[in-house]
Amino acid sequence: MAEKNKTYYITTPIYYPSGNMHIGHSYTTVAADAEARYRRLKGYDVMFLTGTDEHGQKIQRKAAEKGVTPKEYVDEIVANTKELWKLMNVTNDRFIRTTDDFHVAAVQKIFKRLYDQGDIYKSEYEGWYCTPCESFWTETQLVDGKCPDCGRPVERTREESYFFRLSKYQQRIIDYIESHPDFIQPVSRKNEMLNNFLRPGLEDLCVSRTSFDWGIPVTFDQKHVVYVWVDALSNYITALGYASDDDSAFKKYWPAQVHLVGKEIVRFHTIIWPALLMALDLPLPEQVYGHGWLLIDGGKMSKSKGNVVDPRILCAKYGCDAIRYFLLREVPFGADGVFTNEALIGRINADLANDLGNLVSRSVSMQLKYFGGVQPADKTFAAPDEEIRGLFAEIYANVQTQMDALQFPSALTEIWRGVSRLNKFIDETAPWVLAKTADTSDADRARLAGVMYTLLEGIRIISILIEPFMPETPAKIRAQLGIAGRHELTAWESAAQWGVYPDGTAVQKGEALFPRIDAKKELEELERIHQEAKAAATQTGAPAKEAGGSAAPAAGEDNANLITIDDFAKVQMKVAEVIAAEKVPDSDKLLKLRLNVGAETRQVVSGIAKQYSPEEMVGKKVILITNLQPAVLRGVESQGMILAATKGKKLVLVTVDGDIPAGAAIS
RNA sequence: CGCGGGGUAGAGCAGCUGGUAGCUCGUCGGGCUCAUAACCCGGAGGUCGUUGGUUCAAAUCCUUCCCCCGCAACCA
Repeated sequence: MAEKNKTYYITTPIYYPSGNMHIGHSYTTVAADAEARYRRLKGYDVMFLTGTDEHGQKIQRKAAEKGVTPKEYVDEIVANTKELWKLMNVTNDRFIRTTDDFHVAAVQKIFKRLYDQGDIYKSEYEGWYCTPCESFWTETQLVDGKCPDCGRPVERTREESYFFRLSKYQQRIIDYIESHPDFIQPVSRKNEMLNNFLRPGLEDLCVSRTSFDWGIPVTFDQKHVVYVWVDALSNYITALGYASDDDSAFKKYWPAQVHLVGKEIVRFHTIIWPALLMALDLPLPEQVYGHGWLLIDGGKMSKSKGNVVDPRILCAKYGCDAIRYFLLREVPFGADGVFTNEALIGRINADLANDLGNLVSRSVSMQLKYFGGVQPADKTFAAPDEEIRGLFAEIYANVQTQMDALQFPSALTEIWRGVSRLNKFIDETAPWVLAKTADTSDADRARLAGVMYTLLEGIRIISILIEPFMPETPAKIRAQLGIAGRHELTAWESAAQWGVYPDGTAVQKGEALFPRIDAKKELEELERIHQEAKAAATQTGAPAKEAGGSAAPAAGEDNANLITIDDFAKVQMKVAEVIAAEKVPDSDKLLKLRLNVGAETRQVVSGIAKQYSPEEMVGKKVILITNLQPAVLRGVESQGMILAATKGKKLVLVTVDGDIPAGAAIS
């Protein structure tokens, strides 16, 4: 076939190992794995890459907190990550770490080359520097000419930095995106990139840092390390040996067919990465596919919210095929989807236990009961059998169409049309009725044999079509069908053929494919595990990233560790009465509050405008943190912070349970 | 007027190149007994966010307004 030996290069992002991977990372990786498996089954020469992005300030800091070197810190998490992918039957061909020697060397060469050809230039980042805060501020960020964080004086300073001429490639990138409609998928993201970033104009990109040293050193300027853009994005080519002694894999597989990424990093992959490739005079990847997120409680997953789902636990409980199925079935690929334990168990019970597992079970049982398990050659077919034959041909074609477009849920929906049809077929033909007269009527006996044949043949095809998604189940099904190891009956193309299940084959009773789950009991159990994990999280200190991982740094969310009473005493709080409130101009969420704190009054800016109007704020007694560093928000100084409880969109101010004068201390 | 996505049965979604509103779960009733208390059939349940328009015909195209969610700026 045409696909034979064609190469297919698919990647996941390289994940940031500041903590262990969660179900969001599993989602991206399993999706890539399903596609990789599908392409292999179709005869493609597949290269499937995943890995970790290990440099940067955050990891350096994390390691320091733990008292280990950055390398020691990431080594452990990388080991866990590899183990997880193994557990989930992920068949990546390579696993790149940005700390790998060959990657480091290649990045250094790339950086040097871009510098030599003028795409990277040394410049100065000029701004106001606050020495105690180690922070740069722009003119507009300053408050009264002082550091907005600590209020101390700042000095005019220049920080040396290397810049990449991103602006130079702006038009070429726009042209490319417009002339390659499939480059950014789904298309909605394409408009977002064009309108939000490309058309307004690109600025040159700062590609080195001097503020930390856990990174790849710039060879010709040792006080700089390469910043994430060049370091992380280039993994897609360095993993193939680009700029190394052996670049045969690069020559063979580049350009990639798909970079699978979470929607939050589409921007880096469709703007910065193409620009880098253009600078290196390399072809661009065919497609960047930005999938949605798994949401929990209506929000992004994050460990600080205590809602991270551990894929290890789920796999151990329900089997990784079930988890893989759920991830790829439940969430429309490209859009966001909600993850709940209820939905997970619901899917497993309905689709896997009831529909598929039970179908196999009842079919095998009947074949055993009626024919001693051996398929008779003498069989007749009727209209429903023909209909099913046609349906399976249609399903086979549709599954491929969907898989070609990375539409996993649609592909699975197609397959389950077949499962449902077979279940219905059993009811229509009522084999148990035929069985009663099979001994006396040759016609009924042959019809019964035909019915069983249609069932088993349908199940055989299903066992093939689910293979990209569920790597373990097909073998179990085939063992029950008695066709284990029969390549001609289990190869992908054989799913297009109807009627190859050989007469005389003997089925075999097996274990239940997917045991039905006692939903109520399991939900309680999962909740218990969840609570335990939450409690334990304070010790492991493993933060989480948004689903899908990232090739770019993201804001960290650390766990609350236990603090001493002395730590707590550092925070000074007082009761404050709102004496005036108004909206901050041009802001959505900010209210400017004038607070009476007993002896003094304070101005505080608070992000509560969505929940509270200025009028209703006046007269309220709130809790104010009085010794917080002042800050400037939307050009307005805020001298403290008031407390509020939030859950999702809900926000309620914290107040006092009785009458007490403003200025009262809180302890 | 920053950019983008979305508002369809109790929940979660599809339909959106215009032509009797569909799927999954849940619910109610029936059937079957081969099977993992599974499977099959049927019922109830929707003014398709709102306003106006185009059309013989609009969930589907255009328009007004409302609400939600991302991103960005401003959550101290």
